[in-house]
Amino acid sequence: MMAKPRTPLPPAARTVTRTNVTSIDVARLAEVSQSAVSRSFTPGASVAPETRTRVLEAARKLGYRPNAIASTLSTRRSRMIAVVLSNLQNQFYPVVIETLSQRLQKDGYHVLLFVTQTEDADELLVELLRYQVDGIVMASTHLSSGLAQQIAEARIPVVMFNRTSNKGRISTVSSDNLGGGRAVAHFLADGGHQRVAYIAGVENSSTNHDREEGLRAGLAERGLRVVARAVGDYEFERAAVATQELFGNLVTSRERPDALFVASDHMAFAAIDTLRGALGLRVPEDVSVVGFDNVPQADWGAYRLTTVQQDAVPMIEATVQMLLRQLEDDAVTRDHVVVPTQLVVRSSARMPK
Amino acid sequence: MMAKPRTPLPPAARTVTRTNVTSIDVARLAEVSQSAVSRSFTPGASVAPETRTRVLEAARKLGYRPNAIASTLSTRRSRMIAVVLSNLQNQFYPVVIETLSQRLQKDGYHVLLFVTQTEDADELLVELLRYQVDGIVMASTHLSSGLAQQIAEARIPVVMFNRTSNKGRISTVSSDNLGGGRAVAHFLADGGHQRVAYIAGVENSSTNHDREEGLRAGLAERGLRVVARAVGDYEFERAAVATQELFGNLVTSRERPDALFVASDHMAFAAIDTLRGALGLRVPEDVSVVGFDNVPQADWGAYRLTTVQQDAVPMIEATVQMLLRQLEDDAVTRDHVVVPTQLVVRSSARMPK
DNA sequence: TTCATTCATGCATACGCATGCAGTTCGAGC
DNA sequence: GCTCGAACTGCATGCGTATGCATGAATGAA
Repeated sequence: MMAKPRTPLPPAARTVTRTNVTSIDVARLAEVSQSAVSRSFTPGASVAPETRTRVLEAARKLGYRPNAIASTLSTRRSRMIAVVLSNLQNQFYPVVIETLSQRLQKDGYHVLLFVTQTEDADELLVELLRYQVDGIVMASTHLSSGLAQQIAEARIPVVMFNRTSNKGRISTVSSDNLGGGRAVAHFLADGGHQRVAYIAGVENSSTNHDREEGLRAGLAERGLRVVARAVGDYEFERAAVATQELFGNLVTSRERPDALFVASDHMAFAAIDTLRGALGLRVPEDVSVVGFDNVPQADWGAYRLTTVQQDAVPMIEATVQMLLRQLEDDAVTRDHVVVPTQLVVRSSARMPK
Repeated sequence: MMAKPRTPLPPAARTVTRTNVTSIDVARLAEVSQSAVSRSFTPGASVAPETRTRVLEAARKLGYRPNAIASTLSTRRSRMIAVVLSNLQNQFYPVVIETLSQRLQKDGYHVLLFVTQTEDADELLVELLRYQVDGIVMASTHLSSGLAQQIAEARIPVVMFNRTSNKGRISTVSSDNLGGGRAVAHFLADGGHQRVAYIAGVENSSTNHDREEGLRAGLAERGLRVVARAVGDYEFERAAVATQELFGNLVTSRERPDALFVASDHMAFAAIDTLRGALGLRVPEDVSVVGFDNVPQADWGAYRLTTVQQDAVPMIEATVQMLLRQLEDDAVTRDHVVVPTQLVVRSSARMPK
């Protein structure tokens, strides 16, 4: 069968009429081989300058653009990075997408985006892997250790962004949530607050865990503790409900918390609205509110939110560096970068004297 | 050369060690041909049920996932949709990304994301085209007619989302900006406002043009006109400056506008902050403010912004339908969908009696 | 002038999947 | 028992680019 030579069949007449100019067409026009065309588009390849010129000229005439898919198949590099995220309502993430996307574009990479509602992204990822992405950024999303294992075996670099679970097996980039929480604790204690309450994000998320731990530790250092706690799951509506839970029955009580640390700015806005609106309390005169993230809205006049800055730019730079290094070395490593946080004092919380 | 048979060279020993399971591996294990494997993963293909079962079992054992890139090369369908957008600061767009991405995922498509600062996306698009995307969504981004032509020739469906320039050659989905502007005009006129000012978005954008036209037309119908105008370019900071320009010298003057229509909510927040803060005016008692978009923040307690709802969900549904239809028919058509808008009355503007 | 190098080029093939075509099997219908 | 068609299956090839290898040309060294 194999040996039996037969006249090659003509290519199947496809109905698809997308007229794609290929490197062969360019080669024909430039009177060179297809290889020469390919090399002309590969930086550093061995081509005579005049050949390259001729090829580029022919390419221009024909409107030729190298087919990235074919190139991927051949090189096993797609120059696509998968970005998985949930929770775009939180304004921190649009900033992340924007910055990350532009940063990767600068290095010739493109973003294949996945948005998920659920925290568990396993199913999505399996789909993503089919696209031969060169790397993966998981932003506030969970990854089962089973799949993490699989990805590691496939030698695809992964970075968990703003999430440090699976810390053992996967690279992570996060901000200093612990330090941030502690700074808030000290700030509130120094401001003379006695009754600090906390609204948590998603319970099993590392960001929530660390922020809360930092708060507790910092308060303990000043002889204080968290007097009340409710869960907001990083969502606006739930944070409003949580605020009601914490303050609803205590508006006129001496037991009412005099400070509220909220695990994200996004939730803090809901808390402030609820305090001022339904509960009729003043911020910061009756209750001090401190958030976390420093999203653009924290600076808006109506809130002027005191918060912990989580600086997206260095976080993203670290993420990209991590990915690129691994891509260049063709080696998968594990790293953990923690970007410093900083308290940004505005006017939603009473200040220390 | 072609005819001269030589012992086939062994495949080049690549250093890349990504162990990719291929359909051939699966075929070997299942003791069928590679074709059978391919067909087992193609819905509707001709395979015996038991063959398919055996193949799927083998695939499961090996952890096989069809390579989407190879499949793309073969079928000329990538199942990727390019989404180009700028201006993620405006909270309308995160909502769009989230909804659009999930909607496309539902139909097995994936989003290749491009974020651009500039309005002109030509360069980016050329890059995108290399990835053989099946369709393109341009969200608030401009496309030169030259490139539009090229894309049309390549028979790639394009939808301009929330932008209606190039209307002749390209499909568009937008909301009824004209009607929205007019509704605002009537609402303000009915509320007894006499001096209406306007803060414009990007001057040459169709959204700005239509919203302003609607406003002017609506006011004219009530014997009014726009008494002052400044440009905010759809940006927060510039809108704050624009507000200063409009009101700065007139705070105590009778000439001061008593109503302000702002071309986007995002800018309206800046306007309200500036009015209340630096200018010491009350909203809505001194000045009524109306926005456009109805982003989530418009409902926040501190603003309670009266605005025009631009409903992302039907807009996206229309966009996706348009794309999918064209993909199925393998034909490029031109359509223009205008989704109705609706005034959402909150409390940033004085109400008609 | 001659030979060793370097540089440029083309040939052939691989990358992994989809699919037209031809061949095989099997059952229904007569 | 025979014919015919439907249902499967495998073979061979194409999709467009990248690249190892061999060859040829040009350059420099001795």
